[in-house]
Amino acid sequence: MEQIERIAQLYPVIMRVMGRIRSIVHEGMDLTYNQYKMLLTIYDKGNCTLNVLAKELQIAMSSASEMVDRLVNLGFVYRTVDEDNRRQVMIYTTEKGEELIRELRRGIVENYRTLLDRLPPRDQERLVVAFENLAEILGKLE
Amino acid sequence: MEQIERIAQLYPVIMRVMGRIRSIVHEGMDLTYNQYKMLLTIYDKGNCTLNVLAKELQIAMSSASEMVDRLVNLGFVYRTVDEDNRRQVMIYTTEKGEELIRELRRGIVENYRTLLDRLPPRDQERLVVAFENLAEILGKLE
DNA sequence: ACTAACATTTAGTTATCCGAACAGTTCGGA
DNA sequence: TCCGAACTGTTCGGATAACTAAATGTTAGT
Repeated sequence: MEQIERIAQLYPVIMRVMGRIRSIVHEGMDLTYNQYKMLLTIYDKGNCTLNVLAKELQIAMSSASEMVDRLVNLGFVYRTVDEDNRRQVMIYTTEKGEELIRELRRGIVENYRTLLDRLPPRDQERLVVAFENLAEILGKLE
Repeated sequence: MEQIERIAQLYPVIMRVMGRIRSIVHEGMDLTYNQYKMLLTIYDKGNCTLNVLAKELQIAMSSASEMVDRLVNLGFVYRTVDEDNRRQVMIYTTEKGEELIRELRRGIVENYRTLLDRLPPRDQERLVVAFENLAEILGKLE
């Protein structure tokens, strides 16, 4: 069978299960998934402008601005005007935001543990390897 | 490193890229992702009650009912009362709904092709294999 | 001064969610 | 046989996140 068809056949399965994983892993998190993604993006980039954020998350700048508002109100990020280019606004995570990320990551790890525990040991290792391969290959697409 | 930590490290990468894939693959689709998921679920199950649908999609029954309304209005599914248990409503895809699914699948395959084309040939095969492994293992979690 | 870039705000729309109240159906037991 | 409890689904009220488009303000570069 052609590669494409093989993937296309798997697509519904993977999407369904990834969704399931996402909901298990994010259980008990009080940020929406999008908010979490945005917070993580800001954290990973160290600092970023609204423009970069909007492009990265593939949303309109006005939407990004709104979402940042929400995170600011929650106290997880803050804005400052970039003094080098005063049109730009730099967005950073606050200490509280970084603490949240660490906390959520601990929770995610816990949830992964319950997920992994439901698999026979052989498959546990296979799953990790499959994830590693996937992450490596998909990383090339970015 | 412990397995869990290896996965947790990969998690943001995979989530980011899966999101990217999802947006590429679903490009030009006029159903929302949730609507597509619901339509696909109805199609895959052949027939299903609202209750089953709500559990499958992990949403409240009232939400599911609303979403079904939308799909009904679009002409992609229809309801009938189950004569064996008149409390239940059975939901089916219409011919139009199935045609849409086939059409979307063709589009998805096309989009996958453009995605795959961006990888060197060696990685193309690796990606498919990784997906196949993932689908098999994750299938056991359902 | 003009234009482009960056961000914000506003207004209006849509999808989605939930809980609670309601209505019809089924089924077991008095 | 009839009643009440449990089940299934719908509807309503209310909330939120997210989107676009358009208008506005501010800054930078030429």
